Amino acid sequence: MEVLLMKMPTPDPDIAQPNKTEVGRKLQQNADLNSLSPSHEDLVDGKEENELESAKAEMGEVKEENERLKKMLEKIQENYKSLQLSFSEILQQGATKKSTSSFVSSPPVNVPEPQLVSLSLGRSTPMESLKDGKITSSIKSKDDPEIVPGLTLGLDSKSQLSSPGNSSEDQVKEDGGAETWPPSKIQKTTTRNGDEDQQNHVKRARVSVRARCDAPTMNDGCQWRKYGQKISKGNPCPRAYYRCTVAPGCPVRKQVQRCAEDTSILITTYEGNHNHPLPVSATAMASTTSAAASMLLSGSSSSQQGLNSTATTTLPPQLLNGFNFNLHENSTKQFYLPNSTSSPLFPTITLDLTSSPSSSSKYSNRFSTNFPSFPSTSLNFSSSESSMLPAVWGNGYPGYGAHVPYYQTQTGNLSLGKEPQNQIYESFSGNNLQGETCQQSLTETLAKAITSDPSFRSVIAAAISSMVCSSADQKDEKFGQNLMQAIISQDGKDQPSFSSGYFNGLASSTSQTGSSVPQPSFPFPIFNSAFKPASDDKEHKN
DNA sequence: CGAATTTGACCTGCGC
DNA sequence: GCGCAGGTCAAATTCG
Repeated sequence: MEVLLMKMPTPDPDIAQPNKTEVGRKLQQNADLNSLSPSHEDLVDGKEENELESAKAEMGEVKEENERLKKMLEKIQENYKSLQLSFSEILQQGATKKSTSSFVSSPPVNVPEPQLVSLSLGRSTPMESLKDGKITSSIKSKDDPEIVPGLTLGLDSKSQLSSPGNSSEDQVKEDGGAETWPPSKIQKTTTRNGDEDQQNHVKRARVSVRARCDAPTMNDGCQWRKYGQKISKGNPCPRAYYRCTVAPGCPVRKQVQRCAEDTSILITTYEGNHNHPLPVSATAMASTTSAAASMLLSGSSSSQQGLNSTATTTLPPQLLNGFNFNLHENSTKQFYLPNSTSSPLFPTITLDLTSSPSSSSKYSNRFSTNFPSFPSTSLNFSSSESSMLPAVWGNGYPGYGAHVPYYQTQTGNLSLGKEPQNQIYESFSGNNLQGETCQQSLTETLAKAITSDPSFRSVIAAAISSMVCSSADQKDEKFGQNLMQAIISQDGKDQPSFSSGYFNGLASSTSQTGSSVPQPSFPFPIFNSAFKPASDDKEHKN
């Protein structure tokens, strides 16, 4: 996303013809061929004709490609223009709002260039940009999400209740990869101002993975050390706390708890991002959670109007292509979910990999009924019917793509239907009960649905790669490859973007089991830094 | 014997 | 201010 956005602000006429140089070069080659040909006329007449024809064909292809790129660039330029327009509008509205609002926390707005705003997504975002994005986009995105694609920045939380202020020290301390730990210490040193609260929330976005697992913990390839265990209220099953021990000082932690209703379901909640190279076996899950968290973070916006209640996050239409995801945050206990390992205080995205319709659908339903403001975005890989895909992806509301009012949508359910979910679960559990026919149709269905958005594709691909890598089963692998191939091909057809390389990387990595493979380059800025190929010689106990 | 796990104590935030 | 709950620490214990 960032890559794409980075390119947007510079609608250079030269860039508008990215392939011109290549076309020119090929034309020149053809010209060279023509100029050379007379001297060899007698000898290579037939050969020359063949070459000419092939060159013409090649030129035709290049022209087509160029046309395609032109169209794409036009789209981008249009988006950029609308972004610029809406951003200026947002700035105006934000300024108005700020002057009238009594509780909105915002330091003097350092109005960034539009380009900077476009880049200010995700955790690596400079705080100033985050602040601006948070304040302005939320206001606008609710009114007219169509006009603000890609401008939904930052995470909302209690910041709306806090007082203005800034702490450059903490900013410095918490900026970048130098994450301090433990969070409690951070909390100790930080004051209750909006920036820090927001920063903490941004940093502490969580990814919760629900999966069926008999083992005490899910094997995600990483090395964990248990440092605590608690019985949480409402769930007889103890919650275990783990920290990553791959590298000393790694801030990543995870909580593991069994679902009270279905103890075969293991809820693993990840928090933080690794500050070290990961073992190959760990990158799958890391990329999954990273992608999900990044999606959550980069796509979040805030509701300034909500009074100590929920903040609605709707990913920009550009990002989700009409799929509405709602991230709910709150600061009160009223949204406490007994069975969830996620804290109501922090934005949580849930990857539901469970297969039991009884448990997962019930779970989802509960989100929307008993817990109308549960602070969660749920990627539900579970029991919905495949045919329902579009509807479910649109938060279960018919006519996906329409902007669903925030008060109606409680949970962003991203359902891959029962079949994929089963497949996914089988991958985790090491069983495979699904036939290849099923996989094939699944592949097609998924590919169709996924093509619509690059970021979304990334999340799905990461999840899939996780499943594939987690499994030693060949069928799973084949399934994953099929699926990703479908994605890749669609991707290339529609809009060449960063995800092509990403998926290719994934596809190649999944095709070679056990060997050291190229690490996927994550399309999310916040997770790129530390993810480099690492030796997998440290295998783990989990 | 070193590393990992267990478990009770402690800290912090929040609601009343 | 008090109590509750989530989260973390660190000494004690267990394990390989």
